[in-house]
This record gives sequence, structure tokens and C-alpha cells, in this order.
Amino acid sequence: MPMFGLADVNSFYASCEALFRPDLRGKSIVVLSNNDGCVIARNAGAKALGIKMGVPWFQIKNHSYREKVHVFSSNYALYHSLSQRVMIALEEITPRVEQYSIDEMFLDLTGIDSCEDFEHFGRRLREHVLNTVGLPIGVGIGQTKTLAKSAQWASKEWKQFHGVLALTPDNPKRTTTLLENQPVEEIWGVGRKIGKRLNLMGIKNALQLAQSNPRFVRDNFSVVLERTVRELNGESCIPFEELPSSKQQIICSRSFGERITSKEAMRQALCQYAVRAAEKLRGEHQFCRHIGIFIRTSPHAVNEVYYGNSAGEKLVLPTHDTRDIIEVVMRSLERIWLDGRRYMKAGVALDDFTPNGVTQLSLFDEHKPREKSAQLMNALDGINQSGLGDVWFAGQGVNTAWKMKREMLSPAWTTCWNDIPIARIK
DNA sequence: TCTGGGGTCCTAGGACCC
DNA sequence: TCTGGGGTCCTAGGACCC
Repeated sequence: MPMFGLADVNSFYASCEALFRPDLRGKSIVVLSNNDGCVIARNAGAKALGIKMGVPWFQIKNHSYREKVHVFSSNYALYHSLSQRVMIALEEITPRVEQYSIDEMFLDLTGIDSCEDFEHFGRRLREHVLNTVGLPIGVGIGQTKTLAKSAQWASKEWKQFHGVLALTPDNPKRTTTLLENQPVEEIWGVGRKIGKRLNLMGIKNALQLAQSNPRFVRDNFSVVLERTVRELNGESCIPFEELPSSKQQIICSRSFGERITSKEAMRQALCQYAVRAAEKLRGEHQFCRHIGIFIRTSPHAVNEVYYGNSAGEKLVLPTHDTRDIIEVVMRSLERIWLDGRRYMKAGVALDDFTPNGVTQLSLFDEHKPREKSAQLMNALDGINQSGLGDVWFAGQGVNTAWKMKREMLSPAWTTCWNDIPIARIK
């Protein structure tokens, strides 16, 4: 019988910010989204102050608790590197780990119980990560991914579990009690919309959903929710996936630090996103056959008519060449750009991948692939990843006002030599 | 004045085919 | 009065995740 674990770092971004700042132990911390837009992470202290997830920063920055809370811009270089460390620490103890998100890993714990009690294992894991990386994790264990998620949720919700909870078939009463106490919107796979609809039908907790007829759920909702019902009953439908699956789509988009009003600035921004998207594409060892862009003004602005539009092209030849991607992006912008708008956000999306650039060329095909494209892109990526130099495309521009706002950024403690933490002994 | 970014999967509907 | 049916492919949009 399969058994799944879920390890989740507590208040991940906030915990990362505290890791190299011993002076912040026990203080309230929040982390803001890109552009210092809204709150995307809070530690226990910040939650206790009543700071809600997702609130816009400008709404609370003059609040009376402002003095008590330490605020940070998102520092993804730091979070990614610490996420890797957690992953490595988990792999030292668990044979198979699936990285599910930046702060969550599924664990294949099948058969572990032949030598160790599940909860004992979970506690050992927790201590190991705390000792080697310094970050606190919670561990949930169950017969399906959904049950492991529910267990992890409960391990946070009730203090007596101390961050580790196992739902095992030999104690069905425990599972029933947990599900009875879990509101339906807290189940993995049930969001706000479906949660509301379920509530209207009188299905308010996870146990009620688990006891619903799967056929009824499929007909009235979807096969996705039917799967959730089955998973809540211990029937594993979502498999463990150790190898990261290859991407179907790559998106690079940002809100601007300042509104963009000139086409030239928009060209620079899109050019930069195109360069980054192309790098990611090559990192995936893929070629794309579709390139798209979108631009939009702020949907929140009063006294302004909202404008949002997208455009793109299907390619005859798959590409991973930055020059091709920039070309299409610029042509697409010509088709949807409108003067006189204050643009807030734009992005580049690559789609429809194939593992190589070679397709059957017809004898009379006018479209010829670029010569030496792969070598040039290789050289470019090599230089930019070496840390020794920086090569960029003329269209990208330098140091412009629309660039992301990050006024409260912490140092890149783990990824930049200049920022390495220094310990002083008194 | 100020509201994240990056993904996945599924479904419905239209175009087209025989 | 009559106006098939079934299949595929594509796209847009909606739901979800963190």
C-alpha cells in the first residue's frame, strides 16, 4: 500500500528572511510580492497582529502596527537557494522526494513502517532539516497525496501535534475526526468557487465530501473533484512523480514599478522578458512553436478605460533563438499597442514545445533555420551563467524607471559573494 | 498614487472532416 | 416540412495550485 508524506516549510519566505538575522527571532515578519505590491507571506507574529494574506501593502503601511513588523521585498534568489538546501536535507533521509513547490515536497514513504513508526520518522525528518538548514518544517503523512496534505494542514492547525501528523489505515477513527474538522475549502484541490458551491449543497467539511457519491460529484462538478473524493477515501489517484515533468509553457511577466506610456519603454520591457523566456526555454532543452505577448493597463485605476490585449504568432520552424523570439514579440506589439494608455503590466509567453528544432523541411520551403544558432545561444548562456560577464541585447535598455520596485530587499546571503553573512565573535 | 508571478489541468464550443 | 452523426483538433476560459 502506497504511503505519502508532505513536508512543508513553515511560513517559508518569512522564515528565510529570519534565517541569517538572529536579531529578528520572535519578531513579526512579512514579505511582499514583486513590486512591493501585497503581502504574500507572514510569520506567526505577523499573523497574530492580524495582517491578512494578500492585502495591498499601501493599505497597511501606515497602520499602527507598522513599527512592530519587519517588512521585506521578495528575494527569490535567497528562497530558491534555501529551497534547494531543504530538498537535499530531505533526500539524505528519505529515498524518494518530489519537489512540489518552492516550499513543499512530497515524500514516498511506502514501506517505511516496516522499520520505523511513521510519526517517529516524521519527527526525525523535522529535526534533521532544522539542524542542517535551520528552517522549521511540518510533516503530514497519509495514504494519498490529498490525505497527506490534510494531515499537514492539521499538524499546523492543532499545536498538540508539534508539526507532525500521520493518518494511517490502522487508525481510521483519527482520519474521520480530522476530516470532520477540516472545512471543505481547506482541502487540496478545492478553491473558493467550488468551496462555495459545496457549502450551498450542505457539504461543509471534508468528511461530508469524502462520503459523497463520486458519480454525483463528477456529474455536478468535474473529474478533478471526483478524484479528490476518492483520494479522501484512501484511494490513491495522483501518483508520486520523482522526476520533474517538462514544462508545457514558459511565461515571463511583470508589473512595472512605474506605469509605461511610451512604446519605446514597452519595447525594452518586452525585449527583456523575451530574453529571459528564451533562456528558460533553452534551460529546458526545448524549442517553441508559438510565441505570444500581452499588455494591459491597471484594472483598478479609476477614471481610466481598461485596455488589455494579446497577440502572438505560430512559427513555421521551432526555435530557441533569442533573436527569433524578440522579432516575433516586437511584431506582435505593433499589432496591439495603443498610444495614450498607462500600461501596468506586460508579459511574454512561449508555447507548443518540441525537443528539437529540426522539422521536415519541404524542398521549396522559404523558411530556413538560422545558421549556427545553437552555438551562438550556447556561448551567450555560457557567458551569462559564468558570472564573469554579461551580454545583452540592445533592445533591453538599461536601468529604467519601469523596473520592479524592491525597496526593502534583503541581501542575497547564499548566492552572492559580496552578501555572504559575517559572524562576529564578541 | 499604490493590488504578484508562474504554472497546471479540464471543459466547452467551433471548425472541419467523412 | 425539412435540416445526420460522430470524430478530431484547436482555442479560450475557468478552475485550481503555491
